Amino acid sequence: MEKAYDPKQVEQRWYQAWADRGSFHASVTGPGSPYVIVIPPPNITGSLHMGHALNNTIQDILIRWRRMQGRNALWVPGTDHAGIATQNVVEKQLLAEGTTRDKLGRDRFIQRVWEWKARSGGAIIEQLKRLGSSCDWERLRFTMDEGLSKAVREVFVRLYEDGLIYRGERLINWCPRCLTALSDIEVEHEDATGKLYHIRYPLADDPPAHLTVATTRPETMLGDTGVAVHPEDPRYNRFIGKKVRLPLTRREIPIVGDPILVNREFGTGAVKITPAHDFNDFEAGDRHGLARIALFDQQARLDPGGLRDAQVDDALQARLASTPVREARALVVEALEKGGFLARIEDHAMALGKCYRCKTVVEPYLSPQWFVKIRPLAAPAIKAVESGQIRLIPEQWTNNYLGWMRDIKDWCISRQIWWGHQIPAWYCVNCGRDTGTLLETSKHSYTLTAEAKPLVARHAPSHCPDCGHHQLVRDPDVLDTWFSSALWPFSTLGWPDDTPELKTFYPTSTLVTGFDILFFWVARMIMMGLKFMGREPFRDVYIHALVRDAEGQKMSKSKGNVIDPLAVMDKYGTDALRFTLAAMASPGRDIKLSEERIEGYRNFANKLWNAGRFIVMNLEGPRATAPVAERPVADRWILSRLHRCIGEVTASLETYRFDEAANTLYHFIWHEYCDWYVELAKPALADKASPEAALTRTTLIETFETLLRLLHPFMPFITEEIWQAIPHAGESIMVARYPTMDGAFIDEVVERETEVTLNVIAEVRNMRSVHKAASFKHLSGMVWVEDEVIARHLEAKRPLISKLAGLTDLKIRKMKDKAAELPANAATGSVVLPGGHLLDIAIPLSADTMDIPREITQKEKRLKELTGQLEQDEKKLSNPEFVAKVPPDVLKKTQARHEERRIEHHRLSGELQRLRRMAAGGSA
RNA sequence: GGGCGGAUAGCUCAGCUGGUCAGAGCGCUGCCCUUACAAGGCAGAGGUCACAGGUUCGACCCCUGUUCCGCCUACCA
Repeated sequence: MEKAYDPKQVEQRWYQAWADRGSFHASVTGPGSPYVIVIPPPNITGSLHMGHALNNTIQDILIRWRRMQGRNALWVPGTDHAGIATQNVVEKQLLAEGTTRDKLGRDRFIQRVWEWKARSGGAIIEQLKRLGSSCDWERLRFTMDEGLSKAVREVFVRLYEDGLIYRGERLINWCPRCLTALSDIEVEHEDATGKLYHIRYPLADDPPAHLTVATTRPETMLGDTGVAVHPEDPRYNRFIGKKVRLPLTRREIPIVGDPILVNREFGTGAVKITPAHDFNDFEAGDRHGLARIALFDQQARLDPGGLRDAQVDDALQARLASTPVREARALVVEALEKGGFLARIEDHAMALGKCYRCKTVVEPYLSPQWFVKIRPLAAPAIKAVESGQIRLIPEQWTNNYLGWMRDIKDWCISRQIWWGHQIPAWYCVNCGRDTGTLLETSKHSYTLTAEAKPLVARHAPSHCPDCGHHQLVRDPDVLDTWFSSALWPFSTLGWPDDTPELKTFYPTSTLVTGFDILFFWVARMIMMGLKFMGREPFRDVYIHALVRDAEGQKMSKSKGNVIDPLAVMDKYGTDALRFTLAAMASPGRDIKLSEERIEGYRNFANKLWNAGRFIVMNLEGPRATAPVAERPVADRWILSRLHRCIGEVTASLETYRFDEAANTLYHFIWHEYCDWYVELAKPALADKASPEAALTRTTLIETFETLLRLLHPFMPFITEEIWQAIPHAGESIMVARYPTMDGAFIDEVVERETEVTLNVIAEVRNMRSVHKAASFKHLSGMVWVEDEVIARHLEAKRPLISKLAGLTDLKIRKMKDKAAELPANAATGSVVLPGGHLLDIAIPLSADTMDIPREITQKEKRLKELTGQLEQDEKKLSNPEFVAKVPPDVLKKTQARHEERRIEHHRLSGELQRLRRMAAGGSA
């Protein structure tokens, strides 16, 4: 083995070996109860970022752990077609080639996307493999696969037949750059400082008088079709039923009373109503039967037709036609000011909606779209979480989820793009012409009005059921990408066909995801799973944090603070990255990732590696086994500690506490196994052929092999590499059994005893350090003990203590002889043993070696600390209420602790007196 | 506006149902190339647990309020 661990030459080799052996594959007939995870499918346009790394590390830990436990563990991988994002990527390519998708046409464009996908869409899958993800690659799925597309059509048709999908003209969020509708949650709200414009609207029958309205979007006033005041507002309610003259237009619009829309305290207390450009106004317009005048075109420019409909003053019409909204605002404000309509402008904090894909400001836009009527689907999805059938972990998210679900709005699922699942709805050209719902804009190009009658079917209908005509056109829209991801837990297992996979693996066990897609994805999977499978899609939803940079900033390319997981894996190794992410995955808290932290865990990997080297170097020689009780104390100690560790790690994994599990492993391996056990074992191994060495060798190897298995889900590569180099049973650690805690190995007596040994060693080291005597080789030590049992124990450990504390000689004596035996010049220390017994230590030093002032300082500090603690104890113990009310075991503990402290305090005071006398120049 | 979360060592964070819980890692300081490991060993310094009240025999932990910082959500135009 090399002196330092080199991940590069290890990782790829083992991943390949696992794959070749078929270890990732789960069969429907496999043994063990199924444990199933479906991957949150990454976008095919995506490249592995830290969020993916965290997400997949956690899934892999769970899957490897369950697989090792003997479960039939399946991790279904796949990718998502990401409609808008992917289309954007390919359109950009076309632009570079000097063409556009419109020039190419729909079919050829889609062909191009598939070509792009074939070339570049698999990158992220390869990156997941580098992470060590043990997915069942034979079951790789893509949301646009034939099977999954079939599922999408089936769901669409059935929801339509159940009246849960409808088509209609609504105000929707429109991205003027992507030229498509977005669902409510695809809009990101960003705080912005805008302005509040106060505009005077003259009363139609009393022109000098006016009503002043306040708005943040003055340019939309051209489309106003009413003004609202509160019906109980004495300032204005007498105007209800009258009209105002809409400035800059030739129109008069009514004043209505509306207690819902109007907030009397805000602005002027009067609101303009623009039903075609604002969601609230849309509803208010409905309530009062107001017209809707759409002013903007798809690119959010002022539409000449709209301006005409709005009867805008001719001169202004000419100036505004086809100007983008942003510029139009200035022009409208200018015109208002000129006309004397502008009362004032004030600063105003507001939220601006932006497209989550391209950050363009979205516009409420009136257009015919498809919607899912969501409430009937949400109700069971709410119940499933309320009843605990589905658990969200950490559970804080439950409220979030329920709150959103209870207030859920219909889901706009149509997108005006080409890449995606085209809606399975057709329209009869003949009927459409007759009813005027289908307008031929050019050859083979139609516009469908909101009233067009769709024919929804699983396959293209051959003729119109109403008129029998054969010329049918398909709805050009595609479905929201999340519509297909919502089916992921069952579409990937073969639904709508009745497959063995569905029978065995559905419902899945755990979903691992970030909270940012709780609504986008998780909620919708629950609704669809319950609707179409009649069962929840998963039992547990583990929601992990966001990965941020060391300053807590969200990582983004534009900020340049991205830590690239691939670069990290190159530099520090995959295992180090995985372990870092696991160790930092504290529930409910974002991960602030820093490179130093990863480096620390790279060092941990190296530590493990070198422990492995030590074992390999000590393989030679006989091995003997014996019942635990007959093994050397150090062995019994590490076995006891190991089994506690196994219990803790397993409990942590069961509760999704990856951070706890990782930290427990780190601490145990480094600070118990390596720092202590390996050191304790060394003397025992010194004489290779001795019976003690034979026993120790066995324990050394067995415990190490066990902890490798325990660690494997977190650090799959290095554990496999080392495991293969030491004695083991089986082909691969990946399919070896996960360790289970065996209480028979837990031995509290041995743990306590060993602790005494370790404390004595630590105390001697401390004494050496105080006197800077570390480099003096030939030091002897003396120990005085009160308790006979402890004395015998220490006597047995004498060679070991001497060795680890670096003493050439160690005398163990009775406490009563201490005064007579204490050398004149000696560093001193004591250890308080359980039960209040005391153990004193001295290391004879030469007078010039001793750093008496330093020892005094150190002991004074400890004395002060003790004094404070003693006071606290005494306060408690002298309080009758405390003694009366406290549980007996706590009282006993407090008393015992107090006694120990009292003894130590007494001893320390004596020592200090002696030291002070020495410092003053006298001899002891 | 509503909701959620956070504030603990220089930094990043643990601290589970109140009773050695004041901890870990990194960083820092001192001493060490001790035959697995300098990506290391040994030892050490460092905190009024945001602030103010309250409950309790006892509070980092529970309650109330305050301040600051995140995030989600919302139609105050």
